[in-house]
Amino acid sequence: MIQLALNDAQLEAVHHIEGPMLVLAGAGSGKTRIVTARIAHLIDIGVPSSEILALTFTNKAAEEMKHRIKKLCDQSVLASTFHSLCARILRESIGALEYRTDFTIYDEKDSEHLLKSCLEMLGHKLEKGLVRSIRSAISQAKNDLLTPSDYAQVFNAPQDKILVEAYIAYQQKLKEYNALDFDDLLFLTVQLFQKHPQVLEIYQKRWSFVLIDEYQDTNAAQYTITKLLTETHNNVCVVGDPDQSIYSWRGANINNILNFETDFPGAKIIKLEQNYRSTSNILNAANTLIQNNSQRYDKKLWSALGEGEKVKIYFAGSDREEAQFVLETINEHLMRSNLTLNDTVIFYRTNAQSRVYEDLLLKNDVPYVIIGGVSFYQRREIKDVLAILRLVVSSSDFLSFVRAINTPKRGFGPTSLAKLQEAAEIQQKPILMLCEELLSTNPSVKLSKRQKEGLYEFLRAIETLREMVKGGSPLDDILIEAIERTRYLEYLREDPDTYDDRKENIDELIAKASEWGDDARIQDFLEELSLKSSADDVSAMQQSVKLMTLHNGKGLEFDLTFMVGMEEELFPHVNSKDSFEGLEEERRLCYVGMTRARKYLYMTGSTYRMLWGTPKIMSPSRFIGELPGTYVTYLNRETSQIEADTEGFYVGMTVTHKNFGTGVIRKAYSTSMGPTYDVFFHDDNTTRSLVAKYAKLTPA
DNA sequence: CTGTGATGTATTTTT
DNA sequence: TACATCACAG
Repeated sequence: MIQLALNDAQLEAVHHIEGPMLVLAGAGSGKTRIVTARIAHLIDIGVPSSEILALTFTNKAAEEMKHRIKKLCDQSVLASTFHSLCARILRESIGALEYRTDFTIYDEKDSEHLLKSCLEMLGHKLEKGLVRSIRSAISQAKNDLLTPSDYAQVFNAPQDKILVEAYIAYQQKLKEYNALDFDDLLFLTVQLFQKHPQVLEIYQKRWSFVLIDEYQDTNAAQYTITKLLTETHNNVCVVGDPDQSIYSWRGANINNILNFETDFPGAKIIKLEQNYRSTSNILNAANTLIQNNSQRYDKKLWSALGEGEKVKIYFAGSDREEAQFVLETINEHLMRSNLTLNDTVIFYRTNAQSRVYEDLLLKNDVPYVIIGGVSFYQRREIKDVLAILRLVVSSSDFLSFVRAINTPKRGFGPTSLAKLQEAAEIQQKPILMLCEELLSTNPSVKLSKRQKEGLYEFLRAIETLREMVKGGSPLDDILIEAIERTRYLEYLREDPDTYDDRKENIDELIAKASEWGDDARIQDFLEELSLKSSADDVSAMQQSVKLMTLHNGKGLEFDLTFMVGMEEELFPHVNSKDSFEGLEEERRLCYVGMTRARKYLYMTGSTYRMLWGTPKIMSPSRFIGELPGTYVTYLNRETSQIEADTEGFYVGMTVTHKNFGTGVIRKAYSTSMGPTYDVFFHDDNTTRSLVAKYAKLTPA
């Protein structure tokens, strides 16, 4: 029997075995513990571990769960995201839907490119945000399980015509290219299950206990998969917290969790309200905030960890100064409290905000790791190389063809490519087969000498790679061959500024490939890479501050937590603050951030910030105003004035200015224009604020 | 028709 | 800042 210290509610959840169960797990209520303990308990009473399926929202969470269960009872269970589970199922069974099992998976960028070309083909003018808005409409449709024809029925106004047309064309192209986008993974799985009950049955039998984490973030497609997978045995346990629902923009439907009781009759409901993470000043502040939301399930989290410190609020004059404050505060804590860099996190609303912190931490030799952000796998050089591999696997993938054929340039511009695409479409041939024929028997598209030569060399490279795959060569060898034969490094060398970085990334990719061992399948490698974000990288565990968006913070906890950029327009974000639902979701996001903190929570902002290249005056986030004085302290700007990077200048120093004469530095600080000094000049007894890089002060 | 360089413009959150 | 689009030269 598993021995763990659990409270009554937790024990009840752990010991529940058959039938549906909903665990409403407030932030920090020991959710992960009970989830893993329950699985361990199931195994303990004799459920074969292979019959247990745990679904999570991120790869990281899945890894974590697997790891914990392994540690707890030395057994492996299938823990995966919905998307990778579906990819797995489809690789086995998509044949029933008349798709091929060697499909490639398109990420968001890929699908945007594809959609763009569809719209061009349809003869639409591409206004600024059009492609993106249509893409998100299509994504929404798929998440809501609407096929193009369903969609046409729901949206039949004249202005929706373009959406329907685009959706149809887009799906057609995906199929032609033998590719699925992220949403297809879910949607096609639903279609597969609904159209082929005998296939569904296989999976219903395979997993007799299903557990879903972060249930508040599931969308209609995920809900349907859950329902279908479990309808025979009804052994479904979902865990979540409506207050932490932060993905509605991606189709998540909070009603899935709110309606669980009616959707799964006889469900057992358990509420976990004791928080084991945060001290009560922090927790109460967060509770007060979230109570301003009208659409919620009331619950009251409490903590037995004592009052602790109040939430600290600080507003700086500029974004750099704000970052300086954060840095100083971190240093202070490292010295004063018994904390390490690993206990420290900096949360921001948008990825773009990370830059200031990167610069500053780098300059001060503070190790940091950015979680999320521009994914390693989305880097251009990585996608370029992977495009070659994709082509090796799937010869219809035109999108990858376009990418690969021009790195390095082989003389195929937009017009030539359009011709190729058209020919492939008319002749119903995979693009690579068409190209092969163009060079021999069937020159249906005219090519220049340069194009012919380039194409020939390219096709031979692909051929060699195919042979290697067939012959069972190790992944890294294939990768290296791909890079050499396409002369990719020479192409990279054309831009010497970025060469070193990119080369390094390529090497890292090769290293990853070699980790996969000798009998790894290239498809599995590609699949894992497309479904992985950089947030999943469990990077070198040296001591480091973590930097991430608030969305990436879900499920984590840190002793020392900073939420930066607490300003209107930034957080709540401009695009959300004008809609009621949008604003409530922003507030939930703020709640998620605050409840990550164990002991120290700092919420900071700046009154002045460079935004999109131009300076902007900011005002404090309304969320700050919603926190009652009992739980927060405002830090005075004067008392925590941070010295700017003075490059040899310091307060009290006598300096000379060529127009104003000599003076004394009264204050040194940083603005968006760089180091700035307030200098008191003796000549006219006047204090002036001077920006270092313009004023050209010299030591007197 | 391609490739390059410049100019302008749009930036939420992620599987 | 980064990216896409555009204009122009080869």
